[in-house]
Amino acid sequence: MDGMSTTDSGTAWRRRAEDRLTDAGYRRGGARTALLDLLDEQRCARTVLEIEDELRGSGRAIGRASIYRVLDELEQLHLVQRIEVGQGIARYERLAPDHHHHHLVCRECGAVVPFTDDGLEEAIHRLSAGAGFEVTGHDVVLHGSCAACRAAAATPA
Amino acid sequence: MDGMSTTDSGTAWRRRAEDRLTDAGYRRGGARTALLDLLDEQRCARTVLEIEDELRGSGRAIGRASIYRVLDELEQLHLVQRIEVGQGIARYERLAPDHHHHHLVCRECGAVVPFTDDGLEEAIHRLSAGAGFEVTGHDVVLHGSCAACRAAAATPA
DNA sequence: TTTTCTGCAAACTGTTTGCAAAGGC
DNA sequence: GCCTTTGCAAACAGTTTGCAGAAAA
Repeated sequence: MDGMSTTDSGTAWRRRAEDRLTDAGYRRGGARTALLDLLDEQRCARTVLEIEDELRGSGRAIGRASIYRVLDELEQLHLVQRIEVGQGIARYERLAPDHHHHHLVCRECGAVVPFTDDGLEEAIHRLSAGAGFEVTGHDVVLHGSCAACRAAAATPA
Repeated sequence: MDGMSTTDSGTAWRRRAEDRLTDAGYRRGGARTALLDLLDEQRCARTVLEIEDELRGSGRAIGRASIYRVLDELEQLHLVQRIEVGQGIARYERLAPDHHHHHLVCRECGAVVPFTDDGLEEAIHRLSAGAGFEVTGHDVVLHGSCAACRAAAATPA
């Protein structure tokens, strides 16, 4: 026997999550597993409501409170990142050391699109050294209009 | 008597706000004036609750709904900026073309401190050009520990 | 068997909205 | 006098919490 059934489906992130949760003394529950599965497949930040709907849609519905609770645990273990792009609604996404990125948010349709930029990271790294703070993390959000919305605006019905 | 008491007290921002509101067809109400006065004196982002308390403290209490409504108008006229530094609580601050800045947020005490950095602005400007978006604005939040909290952590009671 | 996890429902908190009275023009 | 602004209270939405039953170790 082995732990295959739950651990072999995973990417590196999935496996690391499983390990870190176990090390931290957490047990394996249905809600936690369903959430890990979903997060493992997501490309970019989701709101709790979106997560709830997607899980229900795939027949793996779990309680909303569990979603908040598990996401909170995962955030503390640095397995997911909570981001806020405006309107006070939190979004969560997988946190992988090699997939650091930021977000473009469309002011019109609310679309959230990830991007990376080395120059930006360098600038932040440089200024962090000079700040009176001990900087441990950062978020950058660019606001604007996505291609689709600009096209729609330029082509009235 | 004259209009002195409300218009001459102002900085450039205060006057511009007054003008822009008038141009947009808004009238002068007590709540709006009290809020403009307060915003004009603030250095950095405040939450609605903080604003409410400060106004009450100075004997110029106004309804919370009015604070939200006026801040919303001011935001649309680009006179104030709404920022979110985490925990889903919005903060508002005066928006002056020559005072663009970002924020350092202490993970422990929640302190919000403004900073500016030309290298950062340049990096953002450069990458904005290459994004599929038409970028119209940006927010940068650095998280970490402020000097006070680090000192407190290093000096246990 | 013991401890953790989960779902439900209720409580909370920040924000928005409807409406009648007060106030600007 | 007409129309805007204001304050109050109720409505809302996202999030958190308490608790009893289900499930993991």
